[in-house]
Amino acid sequence: MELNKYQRAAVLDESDACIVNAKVGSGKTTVLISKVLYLHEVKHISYDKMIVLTFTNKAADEIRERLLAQSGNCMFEGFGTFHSVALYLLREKLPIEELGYKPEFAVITPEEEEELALELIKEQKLKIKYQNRLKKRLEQEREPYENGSREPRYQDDLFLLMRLLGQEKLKRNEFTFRDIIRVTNYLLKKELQSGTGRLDFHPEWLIVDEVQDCDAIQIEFLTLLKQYGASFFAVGDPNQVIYSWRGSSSRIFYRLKDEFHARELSLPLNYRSSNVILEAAKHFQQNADDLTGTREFGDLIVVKNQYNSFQEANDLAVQIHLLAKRGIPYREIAIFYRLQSQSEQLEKVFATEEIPFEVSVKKTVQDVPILNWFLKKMKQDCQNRELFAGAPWKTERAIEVLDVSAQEIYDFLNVNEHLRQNSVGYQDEREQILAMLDRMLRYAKEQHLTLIDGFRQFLNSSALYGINILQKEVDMAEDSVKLMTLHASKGLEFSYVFIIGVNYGLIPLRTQDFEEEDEERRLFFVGMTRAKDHLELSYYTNPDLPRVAEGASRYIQMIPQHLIQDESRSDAAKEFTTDGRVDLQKMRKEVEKSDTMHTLAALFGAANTPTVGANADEAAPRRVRHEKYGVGVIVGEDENMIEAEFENYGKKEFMKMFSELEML
DNA sequence: CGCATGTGGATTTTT
DNA sequence: TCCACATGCG
Repeated sequence: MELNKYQRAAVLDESDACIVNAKVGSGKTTVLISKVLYLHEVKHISYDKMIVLTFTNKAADEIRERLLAQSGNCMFEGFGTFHSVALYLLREKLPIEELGYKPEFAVITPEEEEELALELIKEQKLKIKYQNRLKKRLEQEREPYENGSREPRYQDDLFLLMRLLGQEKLKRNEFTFRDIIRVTNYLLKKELQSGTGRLDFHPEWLIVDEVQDCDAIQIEFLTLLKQYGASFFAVGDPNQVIYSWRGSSSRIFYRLKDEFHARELSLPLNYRSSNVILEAAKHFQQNADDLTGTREFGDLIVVKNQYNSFQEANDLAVQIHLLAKRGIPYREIAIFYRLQSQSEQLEKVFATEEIPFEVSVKKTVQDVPILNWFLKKMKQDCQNRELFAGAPWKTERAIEVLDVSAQEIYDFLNVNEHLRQNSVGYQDEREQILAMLDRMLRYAKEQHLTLIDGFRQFLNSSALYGINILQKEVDMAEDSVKLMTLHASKGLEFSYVFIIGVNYGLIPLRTQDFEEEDEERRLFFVGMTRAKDHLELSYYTNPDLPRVAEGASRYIQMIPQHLIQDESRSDAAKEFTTDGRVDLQKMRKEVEKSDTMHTLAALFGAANTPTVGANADEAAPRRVRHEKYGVGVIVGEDENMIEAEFENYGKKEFMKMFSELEML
């Protein structure tokens, strides 16, 4: 992609604080990366004077990968999620001993904190209401407690519990996710006020992704970092706030702009969706402003009425078979819904229909009981510095113990003693623990740490990351249909998007107040704008979920009629329907024996197929050489950027001003 | 303790 | 709307 004038303005902006209102699909990440490169290459800001903050690990990984592709290895002062950067400051920069913490602290998950709280309740005989929702109460009432509220929501000992919990965590040398940032803020503030300047910490640039998702303490963190002398550059979209139920707010974007006296720039050009989709989506924006399409008009949005979720799943199966026949890769098809439970019906039908699919459900190590137990045990054990004293291997330095195996550590720690060796699952459990130990060992080696420090750091960062050792993440490159909630769809794009269950009670969900209703609208906006070429919305006449009203949601009425192609049932399905059931066998046979394209044209009308890899430039290719990627061919160019394709690395973009390419 | 009555939450999920 | 839990009364 090449930088347009808005993107360029953001990259070249000179203000001390700048906040970029990046609309959906406007190249937000490209701008962020270009900004980092620009600061480094042109403004000669050293990477170790920059802090790059993201909200999720996924975003951090994507940015890291793209940066690496353009600039090789760069060492930032801080890079990653808010939590991992704060963790780094606690570990390397801040005097946590002054508060009574020890350097070998551990990070605990909300589940572990809840467990600790339950122990305290029992021990101290506290009266706590709604103990079945304790985790949620601890999360939701923490902020009022910290801000000095007198009384908890219900008349009980919750605030006393929080105080005791605080003492206990300090005693045990443990941090919750929230504590990581709160304690960091506290110490940063204290150092600033003391004015001693003894902290070895002088960030010059603070670069923030998805800034609209910050909660109150994350904003405080940013404010403090800025007070250490950093200039501020943030990108975000107030129309994509879909996590306000846990602390962010659609106003945060503008609040930050005010507080930092930041210059607001806008990236209005959407490169992703057809104009039909974009026009429709605009009606769900909070502040109808300058979101502008760059593509053709495109296919009308299909609105379809289904009897219930079973019929819908069958109809989708038919459509997907047809799309596959037409050569559309499965990976370009996605189905979004409001509730996790809605995937069940689809999974059943797709499995029998042999449609390759992946369901995006977040599973962590906590879903594997044995690993959950083992990691918790290791977290406790690793607080003891002498854990590996008397070990048979010669030295503790991991870099020198390449010959220490996971098995040796397993034996030394006597893990077998804790397992039921006669149980059916024993072999499996042993192997899982060995695999985990192996991974921890590798981590210690890579980080050049001693065994115990390596293990401890691995455990802390894995509390933040989750560990995806056993079940692979949903792989976007995998050629399968993706099923996910509207929330999970944020940041992704597909050629064909089906949003199902557009009934009142699901989309939008029944809400308490206007704020929540606004969020439902933003959520639908996020879902629609994932679609590049084709968007289909369906609703039930006879919904099988409780609290869901029959008939089209008013969100469907909010879309202008001229953008909609209304179909009571798809023609495709109708032709092969007998007694209300779709005969998929018959349909498949028909499609196979007939001239595919002809049949499909009849069924779908002359839909436009997305062009894949069509290269406009047929002239003799210009060749370039790059230090790392070797010889490649120029495939795109404007006054600032140049795009080249390399045999083993694919397409890469470069800023011309850095002249990394040698023309051949 | 059993029963009637009252209240509030359900869903999405990153670190 | 329905369900689980809290509270109050006999």
